[in-house]
Amino acid sequence: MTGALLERKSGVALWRQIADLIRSDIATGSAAKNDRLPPEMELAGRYGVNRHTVRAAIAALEQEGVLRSEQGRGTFIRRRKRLSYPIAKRTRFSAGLGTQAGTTRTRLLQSGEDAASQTVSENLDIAPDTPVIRLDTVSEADGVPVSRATSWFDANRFAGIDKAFEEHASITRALAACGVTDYVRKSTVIEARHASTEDIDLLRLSAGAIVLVTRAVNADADGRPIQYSETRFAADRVELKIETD
Amino acid sequence: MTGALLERKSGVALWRQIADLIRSDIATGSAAKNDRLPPEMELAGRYGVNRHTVRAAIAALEQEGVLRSEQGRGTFIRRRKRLSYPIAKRTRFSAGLGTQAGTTRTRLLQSGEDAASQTVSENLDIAPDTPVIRLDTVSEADGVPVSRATSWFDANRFAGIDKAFEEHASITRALAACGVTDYVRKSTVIEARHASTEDIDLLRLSAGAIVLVTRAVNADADGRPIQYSETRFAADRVELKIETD
DNA sequence: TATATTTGTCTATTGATATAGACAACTAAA
DNA sequence: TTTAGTTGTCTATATCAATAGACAAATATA
Repeated sequence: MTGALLERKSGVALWRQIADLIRSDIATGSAAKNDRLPPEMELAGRYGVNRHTVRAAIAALEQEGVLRSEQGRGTFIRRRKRLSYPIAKRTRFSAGLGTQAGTTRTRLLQSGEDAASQTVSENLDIAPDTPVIRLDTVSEADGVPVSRATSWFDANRFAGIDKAFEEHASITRALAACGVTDYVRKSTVIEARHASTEDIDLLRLSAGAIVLVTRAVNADADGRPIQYSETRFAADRVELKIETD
Repeated sequence: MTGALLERKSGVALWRQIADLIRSDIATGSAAKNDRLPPEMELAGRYGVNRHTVRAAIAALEQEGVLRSEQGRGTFIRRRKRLSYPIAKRTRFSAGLGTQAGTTRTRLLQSGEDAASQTVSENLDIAPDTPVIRLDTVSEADGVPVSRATSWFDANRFAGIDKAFEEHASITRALAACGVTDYVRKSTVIEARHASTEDIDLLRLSAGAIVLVTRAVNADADGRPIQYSETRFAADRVELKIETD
């Protein structure tokens, strides 16, 4: 550990900075050998703040479900490591997480038909304002939301993919039902942002949390774009692993 | 725009949330058609806060060099769009940014010899505690810091690469001087975090800023790992573009 | 059963954050 | 020159954030 001190009057409360540090330490596994957090007094000393400030941080993480305090015993860790989400030629949600999670699920929030925006039409290589089908989904691993995505498909080519998704609860299988037996990741752009209120709601995050945003194009065997999607990952629950071959 | 409202008593001051929103709007280009920000009263209405709160946000961004206020005239944007940093089989800093920046530079902060940690030895595929050379660098585009990296090399195979870097000011050329004429990106893991105080200092960020962290392995023509590096990008200045073929 | 350790609760005080209103200073346009 | 629109500065008040100290309540252990 280096001297990762806190910043005062930065517009971010000390208790939130401490909460973020502890959460991140837990995610990377560098928090504690056992499942127990050091006593409040020791943490207060380590961060150079009052015990009550540490308590505010712990209370926030307790609210999030990351910690659990027991009077007289100590404060204990509930969650553990980040999931590693692979991005490669063949990127699929459930298969990608492999053995890291017991159960994975992608559920549909909403679907609809839009006219393709500038961005969507460019990425799908179709004319602007062409009708496209939009799917808003949330993916969970072991019941914890991991990512939310909006995907667009050419409505001419993939009519009924929304119905297919409702039936199969999987993009891969919905595409298969539309005759696309294989597809590959063509491009992925990644950025990071503070979570929006919608992210916080849907991914069950806390205020000030971070999301990793990917904008990706999948193409069929002929190299034609079939899907453009924008996905927001909870950055404290996943890391993205790029496979470059 | 959806209802991206603010959160009260979240531990993040309203003025900072507003500053982050404005900064991000500027980065994505969705801030204003011209270079002028709406009047303070209008922004206050839009965010549902007092004018003084908006002023605090503007003052912070002025301090950062993102905005410039002129009494009687208005508040103006000193625009800077996000750079798109490509990650592919052949990933090199200067070449990657291409025409997006006028000048690029990577300078050495520090170098030294360590015993390989668990992580480093695993990624370089060498025995733990083998001596490794570490290079701490900061990369700039047009004089603005974009990323900072720590790279490790097997000290047996790459003796003197620290000297070579000092001479050539480029990892690619320093490797060439050590007999590696070509190398490819083997794996890249990406996550996002709040900037540490060291990040804030070296990348000239503001409190609460986000960094994209990549952990990457480069390998030579025979597929042997030659370099492991951890890089921290200023998330408000760059996006990472993954090329999957 | 004592005793030390640890979390929980209370009171009090100070500084940072946010709201409210008024008016000065400056700019651009009528 | 006048006016409307905009940023800059000031005072005042209420709430949140952080510090400080004291003691209660629960747990583990000597």
